[in-house]
Amino acid sequence: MPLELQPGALWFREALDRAAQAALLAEIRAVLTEAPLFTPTMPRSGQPFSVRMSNCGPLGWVSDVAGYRYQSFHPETRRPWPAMPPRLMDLWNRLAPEAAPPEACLINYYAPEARMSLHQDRDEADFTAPVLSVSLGDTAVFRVGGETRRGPTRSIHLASGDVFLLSGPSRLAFHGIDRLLPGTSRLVDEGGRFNLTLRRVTAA
DNA sequence: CAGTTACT
DNA sequence: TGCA
Repeated sequence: MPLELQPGALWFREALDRAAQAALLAEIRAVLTEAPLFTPTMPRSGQPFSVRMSNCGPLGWVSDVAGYRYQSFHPETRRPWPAMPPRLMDLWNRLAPEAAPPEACLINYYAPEARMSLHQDRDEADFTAPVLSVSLGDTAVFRVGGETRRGPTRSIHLASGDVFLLSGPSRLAFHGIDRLLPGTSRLVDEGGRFNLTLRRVTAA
């Protein structure tokens, strides 16, 4: 049973047990050998993000001086993104049974000092499907608010194995990661946190 | 345009 | 927490 922080913002604590987390992380490691983490940059300014990224699935989210977009290939290797692990498709089918299949899984790696400022996920053509995110590794201080940048926000601690869904009236909610709590998980050998974000990109 | 950072 |  999820905790509904606000309409459409669903927190599934410990949705994945330790064994499932380890199995999923191994699959993500395999993806990263084919599609290595890269450092995205901000449009126009070229400022690097503190998180590093990769993707799996037919489409991947990238950001560079030209802007934000989804594309079918890795920006450095120019090769297609690896397939999405079936276990992620299964998770989507369980938690978002009404939605069309996910097309993108963005893999964000947070080193201990990495952060993600408050933003919306709005580069998709269809906002009817939810955004599903899986936390692996160190606990993160996650902030979520409403559809405008100003306005009240709440913050919660997302731990390894937690799943968070932004759906319905919260699909365009502003959200971000204030900081990690280093050393809170031993799942990731090198420390830090992997966040997997599943999205439907094109209209169903 | 922006998932940025700095400062209060 | 909110603003530039």
